[in-house]
This record gives sequence, C-alpha cells and structure tokens, in this order.
Amino acid sequence: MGTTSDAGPGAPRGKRVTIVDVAERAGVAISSVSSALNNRPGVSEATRLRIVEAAAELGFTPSLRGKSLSGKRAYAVGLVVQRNPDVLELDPFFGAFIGGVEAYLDERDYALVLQMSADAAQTLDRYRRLAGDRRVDGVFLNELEVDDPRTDLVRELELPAVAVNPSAQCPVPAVRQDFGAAIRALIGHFASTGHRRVAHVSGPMNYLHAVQRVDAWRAALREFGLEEGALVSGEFTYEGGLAATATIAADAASTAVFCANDLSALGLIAGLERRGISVPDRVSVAGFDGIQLGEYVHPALTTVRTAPRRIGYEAARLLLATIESGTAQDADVEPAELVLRDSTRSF
Amino acid sequence: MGTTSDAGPGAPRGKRVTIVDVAERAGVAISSVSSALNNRPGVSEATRLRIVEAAAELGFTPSLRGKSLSGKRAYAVGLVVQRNPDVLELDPFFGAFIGGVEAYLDERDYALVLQMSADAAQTLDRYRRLAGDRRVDGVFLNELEVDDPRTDLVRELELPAVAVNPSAQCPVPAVRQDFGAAIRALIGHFASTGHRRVAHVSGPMNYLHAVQRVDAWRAALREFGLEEGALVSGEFTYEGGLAATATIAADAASTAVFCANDLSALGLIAGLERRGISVPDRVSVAGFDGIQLGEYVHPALTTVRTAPRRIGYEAARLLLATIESGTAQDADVEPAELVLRDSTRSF
DNA sequence: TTGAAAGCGATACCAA
DNA sequence: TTGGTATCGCTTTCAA
Repeated sequence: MGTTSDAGPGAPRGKRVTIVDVAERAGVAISSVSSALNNRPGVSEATRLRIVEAAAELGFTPSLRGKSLSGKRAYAVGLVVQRNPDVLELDPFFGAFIGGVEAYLDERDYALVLQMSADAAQTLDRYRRLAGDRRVDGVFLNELEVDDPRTDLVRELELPAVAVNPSAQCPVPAVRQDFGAAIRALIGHFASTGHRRVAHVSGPMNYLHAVQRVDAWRAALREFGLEEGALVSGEFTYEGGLAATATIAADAASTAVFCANDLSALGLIAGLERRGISVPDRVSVAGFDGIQLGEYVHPALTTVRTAPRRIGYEAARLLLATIESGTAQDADVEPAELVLRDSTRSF
Repeated sequence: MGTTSDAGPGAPRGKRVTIVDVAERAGVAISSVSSALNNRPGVSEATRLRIVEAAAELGFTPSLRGKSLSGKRAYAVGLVVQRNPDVLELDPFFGAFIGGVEAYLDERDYALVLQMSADAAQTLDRYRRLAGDRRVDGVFLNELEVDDPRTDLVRELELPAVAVNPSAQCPVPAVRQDFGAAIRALIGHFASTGHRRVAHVSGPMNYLHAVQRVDAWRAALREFGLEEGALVSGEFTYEGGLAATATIAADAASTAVFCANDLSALGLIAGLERRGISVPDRVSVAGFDGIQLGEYVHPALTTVRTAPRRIGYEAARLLLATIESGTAQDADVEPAELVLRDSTRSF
C-alpha cells in the first residue's frame, strides 16, 4: 500500500508496456505474443508459457486502442437515456438495469457508454454519432415510444441493437419481461376482494410501456367481468399521481386503482389521503415496479415487481451476441410477480 | 424517412468512408485532410474548402479508433458508482450529475463510461482496469470515503481525476459546492423559531459527505448557542430515516432535526407521524439535496438544495482541463441554498 | 511452430 | 502550402 507507484514486479517506470516489450522479453515475435495471450492455436505450450510469464512480469495489459483499431470493435456498447433536463432524476429502473448490464459486460471486457439527452431529436443525434464515430458496437433501445424512430435508425445505421420490452413485432432482438400475468393476478385479487370497478393511472401514452399496461389492465378487467373506471395519466411521477387524484376521486364508483408505476401510486395515495379518502379502506391502490420505497411507506404498497437487473443482464447478453454473430434470439426473463401489501384490501 | 438506408448524398454503400477516401476525392494527401478538418494551419483556404466539401459529400466521420490510437487519447472519461447489488437504485444525485457531465462532454466529443461496482475492492479494480487498458483518459472520484484509497490509486496509476466535494486538502483537483452557509442558515432559522436543541440524522460515517454534514451541523449549533441533540445514522435511505425514528423520538428535548439527505428525512417524518409526533407542530424536520419529491409530499420538505447538475458540469470541465494540461484549478459552484417549506415551523 | 510484414485510421513530422 | 511517411499497438495473413 502506501504512496509509492510500484504496481508489482516489473511495473512500468514511465512508458507503458506494449506487446513489443513482451515479445522482446520472451524472445519471440509479437504475432506469437498475440496468439499466445488470446489462447489461439499455433503456439507451442512451451513458448506460450514463456510469453505468459513475460507478460505477467512486465504487467502487460493490452491497449484497447490498438485492439479496437485492429479488431474493428470498440468493445463498448451505448445506452441513451432521454430525460427532461429540469428533472434529471433517473428512475429506479435504470440503476438496476445498468447494474445488470454491467454485470454481464464486465465479464467480457466490454464497457458501457452512457449518454443523456434532452429530447427525441437529440436522442437520435446521439445514436447517429455513437454509430458514426464507431464509439460503440451496439446500443440498447429502452423506453420505446409508439412508432419509435430509433428502430428504423439502427437499421439504417447498421448498428446492432437490443430492445427492452418492445412491441410484439419489433424488428430488432428484444428482451421481455411478461407482466400480463401479474396484472391479471392483481385484477383477479381486486375481483375476489369485492371490487367491481377499477381505475387506472397510466403513464404518458406515447410510451409503449404505458400503452402495454393500459392494455393489460383492460384485458384483465374484461376477463374478470369488472368495469373500466377512470383512466388518467400520472406521468410516471409522484407529482403526476398526486395530480391524478381529482379524476380518481371523481370516479366514486371505482374502489380500486392500478397505477402504471410505484411513484405515481405513492402520489395518488398521498392525494387520496389528503382528501380524506382512506387507502385501502375506501380505495385500494396498487403500483408497478417494486421500488424499495414501496416496502416502507404506509400503507406498504401493493405492486407488480419487475426485475430490471435481470432485464439489463439479458439485454447485455443479447446485445453482445448480436454484435458477435449478427443476430440473436429474443430472451424472456421470469415474469413480473404480484406483491400484495397493505395498500389493497384483503377481504 | 422510411426504411431505405440512404443517409444523405454519397452515403457509404457498404464500406465506411475513411480519411483516405476523402483525400482521394479532394485530390490531396491525407495529411492535408487531417489538417484541414481539424482547423490546423498549413492548408490554403482553397484546398481547405475543397477538402471540407469532399468530406461532406462522402459523409465522412473520423473514426475514433484511429484517432485514439494515434492521438493517445480515449476521448472518454469514467465514472464508477458503488452500490449494494441488492439496492441498485441510483440516488437522484447521479441522474443530474451525469446530465451535467454529459452536457459538457458532448460539446467536446468525449463520452462517459459508466461502471457499477458492488464493493470497495471491486471499485478499485474497476479503476485499475479503466486505466490499465487505457479505456478512459480520466475519472471522477465521487462519494469519497474517509481515507479513500482511490486518491492514492489514481496517483499511482497516473490517471487524471477530479474529486467531487472532497476534504480540504485533497491532492486531486476538486469541484466543491459549499453547504456550510445553507446549514448555518437552517440552524439559524431553527434558533429564530424558538428551537433550543437540534438532532441530526446522518449518513454512514465512513462517507466524507456524511462527516462534513455532521461537522457543519455541530459548527452551526455552536455558533447559535443551541444544544446538540441525538445523532443517529439514517443510511441515506428512507428506510434508515424510518429506523432512526426511535432514537429521535427518545430525544424528547430536541424539537428540530436536520437530516443528511431528503430521503432519510421523508422516512423520519413518516416514522414520527406514525408515532403521533406531528411535523412540524411538535418537531421540525429538514432534509438535504432538494429532490423533486420533497416539493410534493405533505408536509412539503424544508431542505438544503444542492446543484448536482452544475457540479457534474464543472467536474467534467475540470477533468478535461486536467487531461489536457495535466492540472487544473479547483472549482466552486454556487453555494447550496436553504429552501424553507412546511416541514419546519415558521414561528 | 515461428516470424516478418501488411493492415486498421487517424496524427504529426519533415522534405519538397 | 503540400505530400510522403513514420507512428500509435494491436490482429491477421502468409512465408519460412
């Protein structure tokens, strides 16, 4: 430890150690070093050993720059997150998603390039540049919108991509987590606890995942013969959920509400309580996501728990597969599950 | 629009267009193309024009790979975020911080490589590899701990770095946002509204920013002649704030509490209310950060608003300056400010 | 099995 | 002002 700049035996004094140094030290050609260190055939076991040893002694780490230029790969993938610059708070999904992505990339010596953009136009521009200067070998397509131009763009750019929870006929490889069953279970629970009519606080309807949740809510209601209550956007935010209170409260016949995410559910609950509408006594409220916070608030939030980390991991796996082989099978992670807590009544 | 892969006039058919193509097209040497496109002297205005035109016609975008290898730069910087894999939810700071970083990097054609690590050892390893394979030209040192080994590590690795809110004698360039004044203002407000004793819900004391806030709380109390109330860690989480309730409630003499971040303040408020301790009637509670949520909860949260986006922007500016010139002046962003809302009494 | 040499796509130096 | 060429650090033929 301490403050010396010694990084082990043979640590570089000033210059960085390159493949040439290793070759010299081992008394072989650089091509042999390359083959040996990449476990390619064509090197005798004896020389391979000598090379590996020399590399270790010198503390050799191949330069990604040389590797990239020669290997025609950036060894990096890109994620562009579009956020209103005034509200740059990342929702909980991304932390876990990125964690999952990273877990897979790390094993393969790939890196994640993260970009933030303010609007759709800038988002497209980011993808163009990422592809244009060959900074990444592929990208994630997240938070897809209806008719999202990005799916066309990546084809045009010939940029490998993986979509997260896209629509059924998405042209790029996708990773999906089914939540239809969980929402059906939720509505079923509502039905069996005496609710007759269920409202929905959705996300902005330009987002695919907002639409998908509305559809699932509708389908489940039909299935259980329940009435469709009010439908209002909660913008996926606490503030939006709060603002949706008026509409929900006006729909007095609805005794249960399914919110498109946990944050808006918390906002809605707060709004209802402020109006003296008790949750779950008068109205049951359920969210979607399964954020940490939902466990601790009062009443604890009933929700549909998704697995963003798993999704991220699978998405990364698919993306590298696509990059390496040009194509990949869609992947599904275990379905989201219903988590019953105290914000929905149980009788 | 549509689905053709036409990307403008002279769009690449299959091969990517390189500097050689541009040189041929303009009838000059590649060295002239390089000079012209990088606005370096030594090219007549006439040929420069011809080159620029040729580049545009071909849709030439210089490859970062070639540039990196030749220019000895990765044109990327790194951020390693350490998080418990079970709780990968990124706190609100990072969204805005990254947004700020990105805003600056984007203008300079740098990219951000984001990594997540599970523990301190893995974090160090990430930095080592980032430096080892020259994937980035510099890194951010965020959420510094007391005696954080990363400051020594970056010196050892000769890796340019910028620290965010480090201690006073930090050996690497730093960007700071003063919050001492805002905390003093908060405690002053407590004093002037009749409070005599103030408790503190801190963060884990291994974090520098947790310690700094404790120190500021203490100093301000002394300054205003107030008593030091209970001191308990809220882990920077809602759950932690909730758990801190017992200790705070036991310290009946404290009528005001300063929490080290907003999330723990919200947890504390929820905990107090559940015990029938009304906020702000019986106890005033203030947070730190200025998250969106604090505006909408009930009671609206009094807080110290920081500017993570500005901090990110400045940190990126400093980091690129360090990379380019080897050193940089520390930077300060405008001090954090006290935002009085309803969770603290005003009389 | 080994090594020499040709790229990869830029930058930069040095003659012309 | 130009253009030729070496160079960056690898991978990948292709001969020996």
